Amino acid sequence: MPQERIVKLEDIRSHCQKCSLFQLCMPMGLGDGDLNKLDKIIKRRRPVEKGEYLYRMGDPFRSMFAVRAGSLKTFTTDQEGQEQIIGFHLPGELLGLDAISRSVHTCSAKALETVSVCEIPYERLETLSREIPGLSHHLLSLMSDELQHEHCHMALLARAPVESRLASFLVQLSERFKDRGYSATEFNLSMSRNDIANLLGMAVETISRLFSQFQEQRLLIVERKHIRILDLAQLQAISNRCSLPESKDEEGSTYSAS
Amino acid sequence: MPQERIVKLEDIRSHCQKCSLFQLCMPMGLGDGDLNKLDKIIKRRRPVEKGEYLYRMGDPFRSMFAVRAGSLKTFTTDQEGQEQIIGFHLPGELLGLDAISRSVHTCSAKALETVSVCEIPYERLETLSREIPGLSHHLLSLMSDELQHEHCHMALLARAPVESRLASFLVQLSERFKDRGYSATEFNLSMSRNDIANLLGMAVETISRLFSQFQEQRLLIVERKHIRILDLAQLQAISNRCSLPESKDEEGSTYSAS
DNA sequence: GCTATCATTTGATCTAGATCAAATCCTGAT
DNA sequence: ATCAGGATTTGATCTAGATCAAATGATAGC
Repeated sequence: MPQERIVKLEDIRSHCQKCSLFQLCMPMGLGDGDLNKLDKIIKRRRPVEKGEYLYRMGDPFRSMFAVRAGSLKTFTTDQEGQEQIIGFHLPGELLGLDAISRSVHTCSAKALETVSVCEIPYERLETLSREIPGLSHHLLSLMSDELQHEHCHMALLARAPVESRLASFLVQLSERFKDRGYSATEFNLSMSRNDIANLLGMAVETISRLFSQFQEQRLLIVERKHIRILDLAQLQAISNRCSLPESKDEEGSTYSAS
Repeated sequence: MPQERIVKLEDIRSHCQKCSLFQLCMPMGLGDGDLNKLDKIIKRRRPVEKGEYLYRMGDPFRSMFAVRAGSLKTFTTDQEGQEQIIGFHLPGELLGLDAISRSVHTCSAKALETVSVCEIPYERLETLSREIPGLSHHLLSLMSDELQHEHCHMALLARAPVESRLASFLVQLSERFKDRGYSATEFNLSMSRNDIANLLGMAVETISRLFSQFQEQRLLIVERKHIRILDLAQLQAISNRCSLPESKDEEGSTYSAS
């Protein structure tokens, strides 16, 4: 949708304009003026080191963040201190939107490796969205994507056998890397086996056994954190993850106009 | 937050203004003028009968819906036709927001009993949100709540033993009924045991056994669809569901300003 | 470079909860 | 009211995946 936009080198170009991730975090048809406005409210910060928190559950919500490089995990912590991982976040992804309604972060975000982020003060983003039509639709759209993704994840946790869960996880990662211009078949896992197990609701030992099993089946080659996928199609078949519609008629009438 | 608003009976009052659920679906500080604008875009429709679909996965997304009476379930269907229930929806709740990003519904909504809904055409809502400041924040806030709720549900599916899952489900229902002005301790389940089992990722038989068990433990009395909770506190203790923070410091430094 | 510590793997066992089976109970349609 | 088909319950069994245990491999701090 972003129509062609030719800008001379001499022009003062905003960081956002030059950012290769821009298509991922703000893929709207923004004019240069709008881009500059957006750029102006964004704060750049020193990198977050591995193991540091970007924010913690309970912190007041002031900003959203866009990942520029590196990766993070978000997770909640229950009263016993048990972690539940919500997701991993790669470059080009936004995080923090779940905190809007309570103006308090409801999960923590911790760097899995050194991470560089853009901070976007939410209040200013809201103000800006009055000037830039489409911005608030875009935010809604992002959240809607997140909801959809979580619906899939819920289905996975509720029904899928362990092989499907891990396969699904790998296929999704592969797709995300591909979207970001990296290899879809060869990448490094920045998270521990423990984190993967936690996300997928299973034991670490099971993750380990599955990696071995997949390797024996020649679906992939795994060496420590490094993954090389040999048979993506087969992994997809195993993952059998919740797919989008193919409107079929069965029992049950659909409601029609009043 | 809604400041006192005195309106003479003679005034032409919009449906929304008279709606007892208004505080639930649009709890913003709207003036009468705004309320009327909102009311004007809302379509009222004939009730959706039990078993009918309000919309199906794959249908084009045009509207959101607010439940006025009755209840629905939303669910996805995978390639094998397996249902995964996403949630149940009670009066005062909005549904359909997850479809924004793809402009296609990604789950189906089916009436569990005769349901009355308000239809809110999304396009007009977007237009309206340019006139009513706070409206789009409100939408974001609703979605953010939904995300939070799903995070809890994910934690439940990934880690909690079956008793906690059912207890948590009942406690949540109880709270929702209470919020709507119904009894928190006595209500009817509009969904089947099968649906509950599906939502909680377990077998119907297990649900049935747990209801019996809870009854033996004098936590509740169950008779068919009718539930009377005797010991809500104990159920809460069992559910041990994901709670909000109580910012404690442990290992791991928090990122601070750049 | 050398440990202590943590992450990962592999093997053996155990169990929560699924599945299978069957009786009973409801509901809605005739 | 009657009956068929579904929903719910209860009991018996089975199993996927957890848990326990122990070896091995990687890493960070000194």
